[in-house]
Amino acid sequence: MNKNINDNGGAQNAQNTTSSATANNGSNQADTNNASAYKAPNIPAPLLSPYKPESSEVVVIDIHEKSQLSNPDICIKLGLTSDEAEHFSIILPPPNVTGTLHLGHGLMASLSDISIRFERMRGKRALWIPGTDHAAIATQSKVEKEISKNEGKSRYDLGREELLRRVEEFAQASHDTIVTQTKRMGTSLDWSREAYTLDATRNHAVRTMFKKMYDDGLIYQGSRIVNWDPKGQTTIADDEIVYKEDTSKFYYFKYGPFTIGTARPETKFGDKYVVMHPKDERYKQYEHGQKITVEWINGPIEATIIKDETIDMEFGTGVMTITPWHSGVDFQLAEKYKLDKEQIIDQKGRLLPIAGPEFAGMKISEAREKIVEKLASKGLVEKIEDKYIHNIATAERTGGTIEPQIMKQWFVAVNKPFILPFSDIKGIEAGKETTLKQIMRAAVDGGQVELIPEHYNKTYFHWIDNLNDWCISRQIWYGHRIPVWYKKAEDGTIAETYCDILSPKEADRADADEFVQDEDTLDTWFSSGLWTFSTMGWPEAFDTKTGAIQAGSDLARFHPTSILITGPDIIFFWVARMILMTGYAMGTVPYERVYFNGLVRDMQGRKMSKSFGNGGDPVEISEKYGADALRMFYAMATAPGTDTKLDENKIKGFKHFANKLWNITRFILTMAEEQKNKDVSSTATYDANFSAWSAKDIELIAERDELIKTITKELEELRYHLASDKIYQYTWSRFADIILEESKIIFNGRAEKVDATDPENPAKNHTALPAGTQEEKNSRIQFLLHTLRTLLVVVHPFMPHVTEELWSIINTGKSLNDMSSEERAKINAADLLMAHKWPN
RNA sequence: GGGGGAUUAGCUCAGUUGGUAGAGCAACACAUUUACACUGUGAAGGUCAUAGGUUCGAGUCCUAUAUCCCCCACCA
Repeated sequence: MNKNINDNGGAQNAQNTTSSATANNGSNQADTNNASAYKAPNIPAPLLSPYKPESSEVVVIDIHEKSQLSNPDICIKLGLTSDEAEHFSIILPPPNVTGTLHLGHGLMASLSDISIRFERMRGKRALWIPGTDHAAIATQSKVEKEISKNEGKSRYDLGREELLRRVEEFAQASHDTIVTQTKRMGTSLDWSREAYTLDATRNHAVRTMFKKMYDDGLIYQGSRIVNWDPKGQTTIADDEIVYKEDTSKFYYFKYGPFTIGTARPETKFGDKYVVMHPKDERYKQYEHGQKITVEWINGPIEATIIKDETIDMEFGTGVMTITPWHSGVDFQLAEKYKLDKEQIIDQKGRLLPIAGPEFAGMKISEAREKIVEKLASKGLVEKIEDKYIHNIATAERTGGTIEPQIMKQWFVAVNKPFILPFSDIKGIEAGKETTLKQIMRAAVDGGQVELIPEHYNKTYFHWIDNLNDWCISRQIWYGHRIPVWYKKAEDGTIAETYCDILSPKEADRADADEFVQDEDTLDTWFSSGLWTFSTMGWPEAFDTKTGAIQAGSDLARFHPTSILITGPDIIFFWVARMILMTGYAMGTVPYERVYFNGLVRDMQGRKMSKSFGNGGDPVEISEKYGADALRMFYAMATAPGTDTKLDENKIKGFKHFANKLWNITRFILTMAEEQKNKDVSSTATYDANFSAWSAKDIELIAERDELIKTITKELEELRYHLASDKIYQYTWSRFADIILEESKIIFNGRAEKVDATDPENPAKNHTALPAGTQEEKNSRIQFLLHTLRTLLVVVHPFMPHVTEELWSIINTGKSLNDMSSEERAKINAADLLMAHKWPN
């Protein structure tokens, strides 16, 4: 498919550009029409019926794709931009291969495309990279669910290899759907640079990054309390937790001289520390470290008094026992006072032998009441509250109730000092000690990354300040396997831990066979964090010793990216992690501006959810009203950061707007034809060098050019809603309703009209007006032809399809939709409106 | 508990440094071999949530209050 352009155009394209882009595009029409002295207006046939987005859009999309103008290297070859030009680059937030695109994706893609097309038309080296995200847990659990439902099998029944085969099959299908959908929106993405977060290139980047962080001591393995999802059988990160309100019973038990409250009796077997506030008057006779014997579930135990200020004296009795293995807060207390930690519940949610023969092996749900019964029989139950409302932690992806566990996992240390050898980040000095947290803070604090709207700064900083080490290992199979191998000694202990980009086998180690790879995979956001540079040739194009970037590489030419348009829901998951990874890997920022769009909601204000019902498909809407209409809706309906209600009525209105442009074109071409027919000497074809403007038209030109300036400024500042609104208002209310109406009078004059029954009604009455002079007519027809072209150019980033169609019609008299595939193949890429220069 | 956002016409929302209130849709009246009914013209519709304050001047800045939404944290 790349051949077409090169075969037909090749080197010639560049030459054609200059001549055809400037003047005389309409000369063919003029020649044929001048042959007859007078005849009825002859306008291109396609204009005679309303604009049909459903048939034109797919044709334009195809032509745009074949033109390869989305590839900046092709634009350079065509002379539309150069390597000296300023770059403008965006990465598309890679959609998860868990399903299909929803309207939120459509929003991000539309706004990004408006900016990319705008900057490309301004002559910048514009690159927009597409891709998809493997979304580890989300994808695997979706496939597991289906397998369980259809075949009643678990992942362990299938085995690692077979499950991965199934997941990949599913991911491929999703990917293909997503690509089709994305293209249908008219997105000018450079598909030749498409990437996947789990492909070989990205795997190499991930391993390189892991190894580097491992060597710097920033990735470590440690036994810490983590969020264990018993349903998904994996750990998850703190920000993958969703809290849900739950009503349960709340129990008060006698614990020696104290009364303790709990909602989770099943964790209480190992509780041998009782904690209270040092200033609590009620318990002043007890001392920190004092040991007392108390009667408990399975008989008497020795309990130790701990006094700590984190205890809330107001809550319950002001006394609690702790379970360090299964609670984050308790774990921290245990660490602080070096207390024993004992596991009570296993990873499948069953009680361990420590619970005694009576309870061991029991599931949490059944054990709870039995334990309470036993305590009651011993007279240790004081009180039971029935309606205790609290939040329980659940896993975002599987819905499983989080069971905190102490486990050996891999972490990224965010507070550990290390030396960053090179840095462009303000406030982070090269060669000096810093931390990942400081890098994340400095990038935004110094203004190198601008968050739009600005109030997200506060959210961002707050998150960073409270950030703990990032747990990056997952016990699932779909994802980047941790590049660590272990060699076991004869006694079963680990004799050697090997971390490298190449496996022992790939590294040709003689003892390669003795190594076993770590079973775990990486958090999906680890690979997404590298996205801006792993898609541009890192690490090959980057010298990790000197920080030099290989000249001519994408990394040198397009990084940092210019803007990121994404939803605020992934500010921590992704936006922050990219800043962390980019700062660490290259001492720079991933992007200069982040534009957070709001959520797309339905008319009832409900969140559009892909998993439940009201998902909404951008393709469906595009087929009904046109992608142009949907894009215009997205542009116009959203101020940054505020939610958008999807209003089909409005989208319909923008379909009408596309048709309005269609009819404006038809009308102007008709007028031009009429003038030509009436007056042979008239210059009624587009003349780029026309200068005999009438006084009135000089004003109109000034007004129009002022508007273009404003729109340019709005687009530079990413105020899509203001830019689009101004174009819309000018086109419809000013240009069509006022200027075109006035033009009718200039060309033909107006007869007096009197309705005796209703003399006051302006709609029924008007006075006679004379037509303009020949000079005024000549000037006006040129003004209309010039302004029409300008409007098509300016509307193009918003509505690329209808404008490209009209561009073809005004320049060749032919609709792209009506052309044969041979004719379409002959189109010079540089002649497309998409390649046209933005007016300034 | 902490933070952020919102509150403007019947509905959905704009309103960039303070300078006489805007759009789309809906509703109303009218026009009609009209470039376009996927149309045009006109009229109507708002104490800009409430109460104070700063200012010559506040939808816009400040302080409270109310209601709604979101995010973060989470208590045994």
